[in-house]
Amino acid sequence: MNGLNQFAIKQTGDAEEACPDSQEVACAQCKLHGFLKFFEGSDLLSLNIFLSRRIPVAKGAILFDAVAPFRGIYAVKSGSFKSFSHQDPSGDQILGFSLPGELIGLDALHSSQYGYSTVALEASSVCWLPFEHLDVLGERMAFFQEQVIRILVDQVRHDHHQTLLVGRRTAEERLGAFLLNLSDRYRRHGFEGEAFRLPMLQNDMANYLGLSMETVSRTLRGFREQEVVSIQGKRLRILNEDCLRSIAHACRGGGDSAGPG
Amino acid sequence: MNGLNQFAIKQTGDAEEACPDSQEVACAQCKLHGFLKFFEGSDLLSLNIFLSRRIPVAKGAILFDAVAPFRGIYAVKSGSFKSFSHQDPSGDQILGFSLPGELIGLDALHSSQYGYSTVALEASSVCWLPFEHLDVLGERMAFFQEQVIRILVDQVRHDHHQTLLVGRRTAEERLGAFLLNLSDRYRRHGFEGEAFRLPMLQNDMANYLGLSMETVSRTLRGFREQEVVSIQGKRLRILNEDCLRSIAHACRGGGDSAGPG
DNA sequence: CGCAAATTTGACGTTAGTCAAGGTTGGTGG
DNA sequence: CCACCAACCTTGACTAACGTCAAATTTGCG
Repeated sequence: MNGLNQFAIKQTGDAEEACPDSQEVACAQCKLHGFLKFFEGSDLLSLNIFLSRRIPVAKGAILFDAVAPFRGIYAVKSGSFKSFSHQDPSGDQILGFSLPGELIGLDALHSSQYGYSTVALEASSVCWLPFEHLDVLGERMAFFQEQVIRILVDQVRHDHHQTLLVGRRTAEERLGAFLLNLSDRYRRHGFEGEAFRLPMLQNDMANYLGLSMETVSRTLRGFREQEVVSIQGKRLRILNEDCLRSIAHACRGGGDSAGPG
Repeated sequence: MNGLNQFAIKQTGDAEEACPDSQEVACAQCKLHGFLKFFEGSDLLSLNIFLSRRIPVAKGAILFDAVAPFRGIYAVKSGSFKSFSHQDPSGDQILGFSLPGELIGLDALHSSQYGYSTVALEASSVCWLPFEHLDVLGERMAFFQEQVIRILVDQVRHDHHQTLLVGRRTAEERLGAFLLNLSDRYRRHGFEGEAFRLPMLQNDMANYLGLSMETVSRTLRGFREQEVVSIQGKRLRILNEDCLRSIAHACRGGGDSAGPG
């Protein structure tokens, strides 16, 4: 899986790519970046044809629903999203949250439909890479696929972590690991890891972690009382990361990436 | 060398009769098959060079451990395996079980090490596709990668189900879904779905499902008393699939997952 | 400022984990 | 073929964790 020739990576200080708004992820920090470099260097035109940049999505708006035909993948530019399946008579099940710099929809590849729905948790924006155009890329397909594989492998590993996380752990461990996971993901995409927004409802966290809303509330209170974190509205600050880490797992390495895709 | 019914214990039938002990999967039913067809037609020699067929693995033998360098993927030909990570101070965590026809190690692609260990649950055999040879395949790479992607996407979807399965469900739901999942997987690879072996220990099931061993035991007893299944030794027969299905998805659709890879 | 949504808090019940002991099974060697 | 032993599984009693229900309080948006 190597020895494939590299296209020149254009390192620009494009105004477009700079981050005027600190809530946006820089293009260079986005997971989509790995895909884009294959467009650059030889045919910039195709990049602009294929990639739609910075599409606004209003809070509560549906990016796609479960039965929408697969139209390609999205990268979160700013804001955040939750993805959920609603095949459940007793209510929706949240599959994951997507933060700036992360991809949505990759796991619907080769499917006719996404299979889950994705909604903006706040005013957000995305970049869109429509896949039906990609087969015209011919020779670059292999490079492209290598990227896809790399990210899917990441995803599988993350999901294993998630499975470990949700199975048989106490509320404190789940929530602690969840907060550390968010912290890592923000940091990885160029944001501050110690202080960040919790864009989702406690209800959503509860759903995602397999807990009740009340338990989430009580557990967060516990964290506050132990002065492990401080919370003001939707803003969270990690005051004692070591402690949080030891609560989260008697010792496991921080979780990896994202929601679906 | 297969299916010798060495356990020809002729009891009052039930779970034993239609459930031969250890069978090989037919090549055409194996997930590796999709990969292999790209070798065919032009150069059958390379197939034999690259693919090692039917390597025996003794019960309890380690197929690879977590820090072994990535050497390619395996397909279970006969028998079964469990994969587990042991980064957890509180003990190993089982990531999944692999049945005949399923792949192991695919999610270590592009990694230097497997990252988890895999052990044979019984006398088994595998086919081995060493990946370091694959980059000589040139043009076929794209097709190959497409297969990889297809399976990884599958995997991600299953893992989502698994996460849903383990989070916030009762012991009955988890175990019911687990049994149905095994049934589906056996059936998919050409075996009988109503009667099959449970190759793993109850302890392993418990670990995998995030339950205690005692709860698994009690829950299985419940299933037996409700005449939903019959169990004799390691053989299981589903007596009332509808009932099992309604136990399993007390609220949700969907089964659960395949093993890693 | 007001209302609806979100969160917090308390009381109580249920599920499944833990501890401990007893029973079964299957593999091995005599 | 049988006896034995070490895993493995089963069962019971007890308990901690967490879900549920209900009501009070806070938040935040228009």
